[in-house]
Amino acid sequence: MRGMTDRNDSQESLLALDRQVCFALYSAQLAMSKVYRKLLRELDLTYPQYLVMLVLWEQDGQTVSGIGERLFLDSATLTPLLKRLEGAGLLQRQRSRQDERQVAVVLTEQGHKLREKAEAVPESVMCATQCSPDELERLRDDLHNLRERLAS
Amino acid sequence: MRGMTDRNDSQESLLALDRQVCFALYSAQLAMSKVYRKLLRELDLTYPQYLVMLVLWEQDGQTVSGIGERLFLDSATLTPLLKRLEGAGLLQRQRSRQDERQVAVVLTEQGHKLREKAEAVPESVMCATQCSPDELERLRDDLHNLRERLAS
DNA sequence: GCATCTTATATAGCGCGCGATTTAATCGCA
DNA sequence: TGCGATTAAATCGCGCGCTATATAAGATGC
Repeated sequence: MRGMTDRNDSQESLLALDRQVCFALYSAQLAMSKVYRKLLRELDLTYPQYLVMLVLWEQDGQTVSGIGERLFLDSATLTPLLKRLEGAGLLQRQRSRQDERQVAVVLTEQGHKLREKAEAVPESVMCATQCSPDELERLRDDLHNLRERLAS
Repeated sequence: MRGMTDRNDSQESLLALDRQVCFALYSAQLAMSKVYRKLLRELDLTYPQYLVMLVLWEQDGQTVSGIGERLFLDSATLTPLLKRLEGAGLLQRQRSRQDERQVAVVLTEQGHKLREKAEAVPESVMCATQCSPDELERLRDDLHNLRERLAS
């Protein structure tokens, strides 16, 4: 009966924490956001705010739902976040003329300028992962794949 | 100059959203938690609550910080969560006799019983991922690895 | 024995993420 | 033209996850 404690029994179970992909994903994401929190403090951005800025640096003037489709977030999450970024002077929210339902999100001078500071972030993160670029690309593609399958 | 739009230029940049491992991780985690939300509605658990239950099903009677070490969460997150689980009748929080600073978290009858319902969850999730067990194990190990490196 | 340090938990406040609902603008179609 | 259906944002409420701080119990040193 050696080793037959509750703990060891449970390692065999499908419910064992360390066997769950979900927990591996969850805890890796927590760890990643901790790394970003530290790096982004210098830019006065939160991690989701940084993602929104990435979207806008790619293409300025997108609508709220356009940003949402890119990040898989809805207006309930984005509206308050965008208001905070507007409050910080990084962007402006303006109702579209053609379709008054839509709100275009446009970077300010300051918002564009922040990009320069942000350029340093990806390298710091890659360094923090202690992974090779190849490993990271593979993991990234696996995760994109997983996301797509989970969403279907 | 064909194809030289803002958007295409930015795909080359290190800041391109779709090149970020962080975003792949973030969006996969969002998608995963959506899958769990749906499945866990039947158990009246949130995703983090489910993780806490996994920890307690593995070993009952752990302290708050013991659970926290396992899940990489601290008391600021766990205390309110545990109070909600206590309110739902799944566990009890009791101060330790030996060390009055510690709080032991003990499953109730109902908390133990919920495990039976939970047994069905992992298979549903594996199905939702549309991945082979091998693929999932590899991804899980890669993520554990990443988490460890990020935390160091 | 007592002050000081450390540790375990709890609390307060903020920013997500999201389900549910609301408001307002546009579309479809008779 | 007008009216119901659809769409885009916004709002509300809740549960995390975290920083900072508080409280209280144990450990340590003199």
